[in-house]
Amino acid sequence: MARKRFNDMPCSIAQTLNLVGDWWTLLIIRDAFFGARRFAEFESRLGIAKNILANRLSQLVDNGIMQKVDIGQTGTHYAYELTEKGRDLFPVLTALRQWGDKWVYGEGCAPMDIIERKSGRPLARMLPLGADGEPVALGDLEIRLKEKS
Amino acid sequence: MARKRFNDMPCSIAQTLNLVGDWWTLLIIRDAFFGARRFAEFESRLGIAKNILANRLSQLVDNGIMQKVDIGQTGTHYAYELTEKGRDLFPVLTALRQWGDKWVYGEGCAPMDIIERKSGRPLARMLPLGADGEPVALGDLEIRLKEKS
DNA sequence: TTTAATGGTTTCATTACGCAACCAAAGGAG
DNA sequence: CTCCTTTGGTTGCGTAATGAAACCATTAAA
Repeated sequence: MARKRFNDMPCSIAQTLNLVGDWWTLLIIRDAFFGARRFAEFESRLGIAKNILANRLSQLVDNGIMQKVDIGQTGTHYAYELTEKGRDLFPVLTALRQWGDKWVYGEGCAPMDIIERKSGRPLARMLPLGADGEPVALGDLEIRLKEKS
Repeated sequence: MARKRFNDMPCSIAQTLNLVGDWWTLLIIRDAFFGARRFAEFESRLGIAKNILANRLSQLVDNGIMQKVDIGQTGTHYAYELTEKGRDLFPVLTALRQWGDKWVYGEGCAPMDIIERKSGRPLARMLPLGADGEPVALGDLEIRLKEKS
């Protein structure tokens, strides 16, 4: 049987994972944020097989998360770059990174820091904030399902 | 060949995906946030195969993200619940959900809202903030790798 | 004219996923 | 005590996804 996809689940988390939840996909997007543009660049940075990379990139292009730009004169050189939709995944990557910083490496032991040039300091820990700008407690949340019209 | 895991990559994103990046894993955690506790509960909510669910749950327990609590008298009823390490994934799920709200369903069309009871309003959009509490521009970020000692 | 670089595709082996069937321990019904 | 149900799995088996290596087509450089 085919791997079950999450298309039919009425949930934004499932839908997002359906688009970027495949093995390798978020790491490709990460490297795009870190400056990778060319097929060979993703390949060598990630150590991913070429067929898998080609498949993931074309999926990402199909889904509007990256675009394939012809940067040669005649179609031998391409750049893959994030669209606005793709750049908008930065909070997702930041949340994943901050969790790993804390729970895999431990505070202060992370292998890389992301520094805001303006202040010279790392990004603040990303937390879900309420209307008053304060972090919310899990117990103070209520899930409200929309009725389908 | 076996699926390549991301163990050896010195990157918090890769390490986090190594723990929760498997197909189904983040949806199991999502349902734990939404109140699921029992094996059969996860099974019916997700429509996941029992062997896969058993495998993912034991992985999550092994990694300290969930814990298996005996709630029967003699070991026939168990509850799976998030540890602090697991609850700390809430920002990751929130970021995924907010991206899907915007880019899959479109603003205002998401199938569910998460409301802060205190204010009666949805959570604020989660964005990486700089030291001054303002959202940072991607161009103002600098990646600083730590040298290994 | 040959060689190298880019960006793939193809082939094949191995693993992971999905379904259904089976199972073991405990509790309740009769 | 015996049968049946519930819970929480495990086992087999077929199919899809992944990974490594080989191959390929186009363009450009030597």
